[in-house]
Amino acid sequence: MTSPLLRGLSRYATLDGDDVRLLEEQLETQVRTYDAGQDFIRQGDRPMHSYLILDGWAYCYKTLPNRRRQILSFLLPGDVSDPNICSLHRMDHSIASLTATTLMALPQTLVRTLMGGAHPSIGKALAAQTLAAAAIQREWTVNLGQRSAPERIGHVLCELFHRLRAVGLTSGNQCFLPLTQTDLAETTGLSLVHVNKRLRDLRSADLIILRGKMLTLPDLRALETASLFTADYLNLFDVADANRLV
Amino acid sequence: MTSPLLRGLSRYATLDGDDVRLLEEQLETQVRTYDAGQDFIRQGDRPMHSYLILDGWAYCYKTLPNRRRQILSFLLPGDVSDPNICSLHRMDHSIASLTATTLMALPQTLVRTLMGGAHPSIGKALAAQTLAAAAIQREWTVNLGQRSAPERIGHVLCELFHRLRAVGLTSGNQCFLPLTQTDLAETTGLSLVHVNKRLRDLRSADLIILRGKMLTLPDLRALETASLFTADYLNLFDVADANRLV
DNA sequence: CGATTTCTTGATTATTTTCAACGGAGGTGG
DNA sequence: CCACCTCCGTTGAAAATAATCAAGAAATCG
Repeated sequence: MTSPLLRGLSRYATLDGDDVRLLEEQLETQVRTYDAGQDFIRQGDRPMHSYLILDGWAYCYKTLPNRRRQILSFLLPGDVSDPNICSLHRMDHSIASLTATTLMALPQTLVRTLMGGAHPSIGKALAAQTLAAAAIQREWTVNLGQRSAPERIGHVLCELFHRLRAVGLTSGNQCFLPLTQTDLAETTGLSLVHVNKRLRDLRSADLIILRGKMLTLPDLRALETASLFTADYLNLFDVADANRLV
Repeated sequence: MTSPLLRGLSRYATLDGDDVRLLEEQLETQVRTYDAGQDFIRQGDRPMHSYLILDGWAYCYKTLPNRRRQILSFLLPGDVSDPNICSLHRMDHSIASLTATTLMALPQTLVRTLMGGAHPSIGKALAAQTLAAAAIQREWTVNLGQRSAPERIGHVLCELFHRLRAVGLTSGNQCFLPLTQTDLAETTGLSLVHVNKRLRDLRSADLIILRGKMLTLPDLRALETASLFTADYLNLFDVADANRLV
């Protein structure tokens, strides 16, 4: 059974019956749904929950005094926002839904219990996700610092495709991509207009097909090469492995 | 007593006699010294230790296939490299000394013990540092994505000054800054030449004085404003607070 | 269908990189 | 002690890249 609930956590550790029962209990009281474009929590707020995304896309972002925004990371189905963040007094960033989203809120106390040793498998899964998120954040630093505009854009698309595939949300060489070009601009640190023009280049080089909200990568390898992308930092199992674990 | 050993960890949790004893025991066998410019561990290696910097500056970096480099973070005296990283099979980045460095290596097994609940204070301190490092990494993402060249450079300088002050390594408005302009370029994602010219601007605006390896900030507030810097993401106590804890 | 958001394009301006060259500081060996 | 070398900082000029401005087309949503 690959329920959306287990998809994320069972990737990184094998959950037993007890673990699953605990999570399903939480499910009853802590499930929330959001429309697209709503903040779960804002920069400056006191964090009380961590969020396990069950369905939909979310993202973390930071706003500067000059009103510019930087998207810091994407949370895909199965991803958890940093569980340790509850130790901070105030959020240094905001978390919001990109599409309509269903999530499970993990109260601070529960997270502490889980990380503290009750249900070690869940704790292990949370720690592993935190580690993976840190590696991604490092790669984004490299992306913004060292890659050219087309490389940056391609890199983001490659990463998202790999991550989506790891949770079974691709079909063949295509996937759903709910990002607007403005979102892509705020992800890559480029202007909207520039993103548009480099996307056009990627299209005419037959590296991507992007129509509506559907992304097709006719030649993933080629896009990876063009974007200086290597998947190793993601620490992902591929689909086959993931299925084996369930 | 503010020994270099305790400086880093006692910032985030109160250590008792037992804790200190454990660390001093480690000290005997696990202290290492490096000349400037040596790798502690390289991208691709299997991580076996976490590193607590006792003296000197270190940094994390990533190298791209095209030989470009991005500096990901600085490790100042008292800082610990990510303790959880030992759970990964391979390093996704390298860690190296920027100056001559003394550090204490924390073996994987010890880290696991500490994070597992023996010596909860040390565990708490390690977790807090990890959290702080993650917040810094996020801010660097913003820095590279959204700030102009002079803002980026100024922001890095402000951050380093604040962090150095928090561990007592500033005197008045000045501090030691062992970075070459090439290092700054690899930190900010700018070309060496451009860094040089924007530094010149910052100098002639009287925002920085940089001679030899000595940095003076005649008006920290002004530099912060010019660089869109706010210290909140650092989650630092200031000097007074830090002393209160010792 | 009307309103709004998103995408697209061209033209202009600004920023940043690259190329090339030179000076000084510090270290090494003859 | 001096010659030489390497690393680091500095500068100017040209080329490339990206941002901004402005406007219109296409898609989406109630």
